[in-house]
Amino acid sequence: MTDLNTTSALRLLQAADAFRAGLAGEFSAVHGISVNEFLLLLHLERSASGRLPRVDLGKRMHVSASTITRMTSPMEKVGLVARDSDPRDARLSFVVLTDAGREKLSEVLPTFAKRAGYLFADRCSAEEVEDFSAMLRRMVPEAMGTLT
Amino acid sequence: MTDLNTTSALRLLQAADAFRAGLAGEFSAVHGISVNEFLLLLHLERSASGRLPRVDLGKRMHVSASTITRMTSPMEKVGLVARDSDPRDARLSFVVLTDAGREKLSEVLPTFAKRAGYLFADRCSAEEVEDFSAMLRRMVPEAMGTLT
DNA sequence: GCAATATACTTCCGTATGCAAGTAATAAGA
DNA sequence: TCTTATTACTTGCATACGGAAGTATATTGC
Repeated sequence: MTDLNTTSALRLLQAADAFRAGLAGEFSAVHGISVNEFLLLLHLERSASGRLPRVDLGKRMHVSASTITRMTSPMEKVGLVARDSDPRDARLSFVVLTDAGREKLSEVLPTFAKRAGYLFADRCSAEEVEDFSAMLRRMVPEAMGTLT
Repeated sequence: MTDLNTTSALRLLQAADAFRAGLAGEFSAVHGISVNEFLLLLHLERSASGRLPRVDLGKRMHVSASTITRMTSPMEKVGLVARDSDPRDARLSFVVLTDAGREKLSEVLPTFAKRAGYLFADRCSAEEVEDFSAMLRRMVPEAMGTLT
């Protein structure tokens, strides 16, 4: 009836939504942080220099530039990220991961890992997860900074 | 450094976000519908009787009951869904897929299928997609109506 | 070198969403 | 039966987001 690609893509959306929903609840309750804030910190950590222009962050996270502006504002106040400018191009304003931001990330990552464990545990072998992971890797457009 | 489960879960989120973002743009431009509205129609179509209580829809879509109330309101006005009540339990108000809703779905599904094709084409063999799909299937909690 | 264009960011406004509170109706317990 | 608890839904309020418009800076074309 429905072709394989369609079915697979629907399942991809469903599985990701389910995982994200569970994650959001625990992140909010335990760490006082949203999933998107977590991903923002992670993108910074995984970048070469621990800092990224706002526009790049937006593309990597699939959100608009204005969202980055608003997300970072409270995070700056709390000290998770800082702001840095480029002497060569005064338009750019980098979002920089602070020590407090790295610390926060090190607290949140185990929670993420735990939930990621639940997602695959008792359902998939390590080999299956390897293949699964490799396929997903191919689906994320190169252009946008891969996070993994 | 980072364990396999964590990496895989991160890629799952990234891939789904990327796919959904692309989908949202085309759905909005071509069909004047949001991804969530599409999924709502699809959940109704895939249900046994083409209608679901609002609470069930919310659980299946990982959104709150109030979101269902507000999503369906404009969709009723446009005629994509209708409202039905249960004579046995006056609390329930079903969301019903109308003929216009099925029609709309038949217009939008090919667009979805096309994008799903892009997602896997030239990247994965049919066998790989089969395995991938089966794994995702296992990750979606049984309880919440599987859509596929 | 200067106008025209493009880029990076911010702010404003409309829309979407979750949560808490409120209403209505059913179910459960005495 | 009647009181209490639970369930389904709706509404009000606060938050998060995208898109358009505005500002500042950089780049391109001539």
